[in-house]
Amino acid sequence: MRGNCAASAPALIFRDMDKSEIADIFEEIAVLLELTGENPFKARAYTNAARMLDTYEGDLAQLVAEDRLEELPGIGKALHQKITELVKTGRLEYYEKLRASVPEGLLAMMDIPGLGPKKIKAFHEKLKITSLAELEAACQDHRVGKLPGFGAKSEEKILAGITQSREYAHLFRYAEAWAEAEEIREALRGHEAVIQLSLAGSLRRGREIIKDIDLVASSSEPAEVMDYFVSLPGIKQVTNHGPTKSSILLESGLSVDLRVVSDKEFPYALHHFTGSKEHNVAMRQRAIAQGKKMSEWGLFLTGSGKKKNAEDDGELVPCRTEEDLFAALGLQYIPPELRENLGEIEAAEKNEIPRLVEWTQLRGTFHCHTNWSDGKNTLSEMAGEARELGLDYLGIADHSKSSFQANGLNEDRVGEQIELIAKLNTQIDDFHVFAGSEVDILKDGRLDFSDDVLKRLDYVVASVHNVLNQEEDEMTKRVIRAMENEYVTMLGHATGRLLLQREPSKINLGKIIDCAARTGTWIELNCSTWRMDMDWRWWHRARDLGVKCAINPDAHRVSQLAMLRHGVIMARKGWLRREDVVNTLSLAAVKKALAR
DNA sequence: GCCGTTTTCGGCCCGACTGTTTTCAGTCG
Repeated sequence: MRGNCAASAPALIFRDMDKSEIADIFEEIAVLLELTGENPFKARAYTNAARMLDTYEGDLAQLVAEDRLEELPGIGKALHQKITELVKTGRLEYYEKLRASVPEGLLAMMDIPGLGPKKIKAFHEKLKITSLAELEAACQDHRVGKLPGFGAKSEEKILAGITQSREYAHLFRYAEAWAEAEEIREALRGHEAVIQLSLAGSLRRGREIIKDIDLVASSSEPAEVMDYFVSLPGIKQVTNHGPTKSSILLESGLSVDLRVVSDKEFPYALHHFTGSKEHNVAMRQRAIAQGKKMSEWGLFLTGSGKKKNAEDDGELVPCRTEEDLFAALGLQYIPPELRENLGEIEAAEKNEIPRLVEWTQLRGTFHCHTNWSDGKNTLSEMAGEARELGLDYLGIADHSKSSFQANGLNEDRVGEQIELIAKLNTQIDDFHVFAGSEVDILKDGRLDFSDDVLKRLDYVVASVHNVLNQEEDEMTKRVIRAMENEYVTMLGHATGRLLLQREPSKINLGKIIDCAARTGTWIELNCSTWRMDMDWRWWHRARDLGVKCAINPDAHRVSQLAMLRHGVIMARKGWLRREDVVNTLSLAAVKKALAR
């Protein structure tokens, strides 16, 4: 999660310091300690404390007040003192001094793949490098390659990494952007001059990766709304402040555009600023073909359809909503998630926009972790939270033994966990926990457990976690071999993540989908580890072949279960319908589907 | 810097991969 954050470090002075802010500071201290060559275990102590604070559900301020911080795991005398200072004063002298002692550019280097504290330290000490630009120059004139332990390939990789990091520096994941947008919407909704207000742009369309937040509002007093908007808290910079359009840059690095129009213009503006560009082009062409003209200001009857100037606009086709606008062009309503000009206009013309899956249709989830492997919560905590969310069932799929780093379960512990889940199920009658496992797909496509172990489980998620550098052909064969195992229920997220990585895809998804259709394997639509935009047309193919997909949060803590909502958006972008998504099955239907 | 004791200090996740070396250090998951 650090990712982009390292470059834009938090301000040194905080008010109302909360747990996650303290966790962020501890995370950064850990990196800084590594960069200064401190004992790595000291750095790890800060990382561990940060993770603990992130998941701690209690009242931190109260613990501080009662001097009971050391009851928390991973908090000793030193961290007790530091947390207390942060909570009481909103700042930490130790952190400020540490930060001042390390050039900011070194932190930014941590985001370059293949660079860690040791190498960065070497650049700094031996080449006096303090920024990405200096590092780039040093690679170009081969000073880096002359350092012991580095060579021509290192220089190439670093240069590629720098280019990439520049390209992606201002991209945010959907969930991050959405949370920021919610706060601003909340604030704007409270303003009396705002009549209608909506998200627009890529965020409204549910893209995985967001560049900025677009908002559209209607008002008869646009200037008032603008003044209010640019005075909201949390703004780093006002980059634009006009009477109907303003832009702000948030502390997080996200920029937000707000456009205010008259209430009459709202549906046209909303459609226009929702995009995508490709969808809009196709819509305008359609309007022209019908003798109309479409823009952000309205849909007009032009007669010839060739007039370009605003003064030449003909009569406005009145629309109160986006639904009216689509209808005026002879189209069924197209949900924002589908507006990519990937066939949605043709489908809407024939009234064939599928009925997409809704959050309220989800009955349960598979693939969640517990503290048996690398999850943060207990089995019963996870089950409790899933129940709170209104689900009927929860699938537990902790890691298998080969995932050492994740404390994967061996055969004995799997057996113990199956028994524990069976016991838990006897204690609750309106909710069910399925005993599964996220089993590693080994390098050659064999699975981490023998069939004797696999068949004792309710279901099996097969995932690739290591040896990610195989050629496309080899990786595809490896995954297909795993999917052909009769006990494998679904293909897990790590494979999905491969597809989302910045590097070119190393798996033939067409073959994987064909295999899923042939073997009846479900494919997991991952919603917690998005990296880059996915080509959703693959999911059209999956749907056409009758492949079932699973919306799984891959939750490692109770708070991540809500990620299921984002999974619904992903499913919508793939045009998946209720019947395509296994999570919409009732408990009885799941039991039937998993019966062997 | 924390923890668990063996109350004073050693251990703290571990294996694969990469690019460099020719046996290994650093990074990653």
